[in-house]
Amino acid sequence: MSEAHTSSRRARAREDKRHRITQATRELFRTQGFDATTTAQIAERADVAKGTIFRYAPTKERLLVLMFEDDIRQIIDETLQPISADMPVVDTLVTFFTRFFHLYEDNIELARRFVREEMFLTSSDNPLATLMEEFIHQLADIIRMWQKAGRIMKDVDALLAAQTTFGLYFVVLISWFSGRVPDSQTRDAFLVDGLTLHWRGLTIE
Amino acid sequence: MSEAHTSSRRARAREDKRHRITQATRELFRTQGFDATTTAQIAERADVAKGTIFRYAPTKERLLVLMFEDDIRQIIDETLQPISADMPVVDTLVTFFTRFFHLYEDNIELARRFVREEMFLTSSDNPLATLMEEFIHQLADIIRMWQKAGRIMKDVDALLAAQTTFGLYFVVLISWFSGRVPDSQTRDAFLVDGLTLHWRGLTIE
DNA sequence: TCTAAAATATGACCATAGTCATTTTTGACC
DNA sequence: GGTCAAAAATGACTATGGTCATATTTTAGA
Repeated sequence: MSEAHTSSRRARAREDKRHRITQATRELFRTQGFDATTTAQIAERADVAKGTIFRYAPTKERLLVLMFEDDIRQIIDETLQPISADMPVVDTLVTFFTRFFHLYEDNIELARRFVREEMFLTSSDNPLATLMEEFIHQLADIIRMWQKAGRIMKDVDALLAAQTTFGLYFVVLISWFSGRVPDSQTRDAFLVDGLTLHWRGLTIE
Repeated sequence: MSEAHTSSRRARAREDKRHRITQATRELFRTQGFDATTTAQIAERADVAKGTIFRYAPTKERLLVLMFEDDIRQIIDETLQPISADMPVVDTLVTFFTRFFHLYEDNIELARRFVREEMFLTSSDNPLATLMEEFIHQLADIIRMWQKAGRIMKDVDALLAAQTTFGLYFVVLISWFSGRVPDSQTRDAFLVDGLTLHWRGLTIE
């Protein structure tokens, strides 16, 4: 019964397995928490052998990256693409970053561990660009657009500004994860104030 | 032979033990690396039982915090205290942060793992202030001093500015640890440029 | 359709981080 | 210097993350 044996059969099988593992990870981490979930449980639920898990994620922590990756990419695409040149700089950045806060709010503990893993990936862990890098480069594109529209001073290095802006977001994120911010209002105000401070010398008018 | 039994005898013994553990940790992590060192080895070298280790650090990673704590405190004291109001803002900040780069340069891999641990400590891990918080508050004091001296605009919230400044430092640190910065010159230039960008709207003249 | 080698999956196995019931040490008080 | 409770230390023990030699599956080519 030889159906079309596309050369991507293996690729599809692999993709399917990755999806099952990601899904099992998500369900178990969400319901039981990271520590209480064993890799053996994940393997069983994904219907693969235990060793197989580690062909898709080199450590248990890296399973968190699999689990969050798609959501992050979606936020970047959905929120960054529709930004237009005539939108106010700081407000727009705040809206963007706040989307991440909402995603993470769903399970702060898992988010904390994911960010910890993701931020400290080395280039040897992940020769391709990390999510963070994509993020920053897309931010730089937006900043260039704003510059063309005359909202941001022309002499500002867009990539540098994207990196520093990310730094501000990150400080807020860490404060939040560490429990040093009492509630989400305070967290958001912190973000607004920080970005306002940073951008007040760089935006026009 | 009853010498003065101060009530701090226990405290001294505890301090001594902590010191031996810290020292053993430092030596073994430095020579063998984090992964290749077992907690049993550390216990043996510190001349305590294995279980004792975990009465001084709840996890192997937290041993890194013990190991770096003193050096960090020393840098904060030595570098922050002598700053005077008439020194240039950005240059002074750069000098300060660069001291940390030098400390971390000694063993980047250990430093990366330490920072990862330290930055994501939650308030339940560590009810007292973390090193990072001390750091930021002291930075805020310096900024207030500069404001009084008329070098920084009066309407800037000093604590906020300290936090955002720390964020910039942190972005550079992460880039460096992740191998996304080719050499220390580039790293330092990144820091200078970032701080210059951030402070250009906030400093006077 | 057969063959071979490359890719992938498997699970028995191991090293060790961290736990905890028990033992030892300490200091306060009489 | 004897008693007691609290604090600290201990190390046998366990759970599990991760490895790796072996087995299975896939694909390409003849």
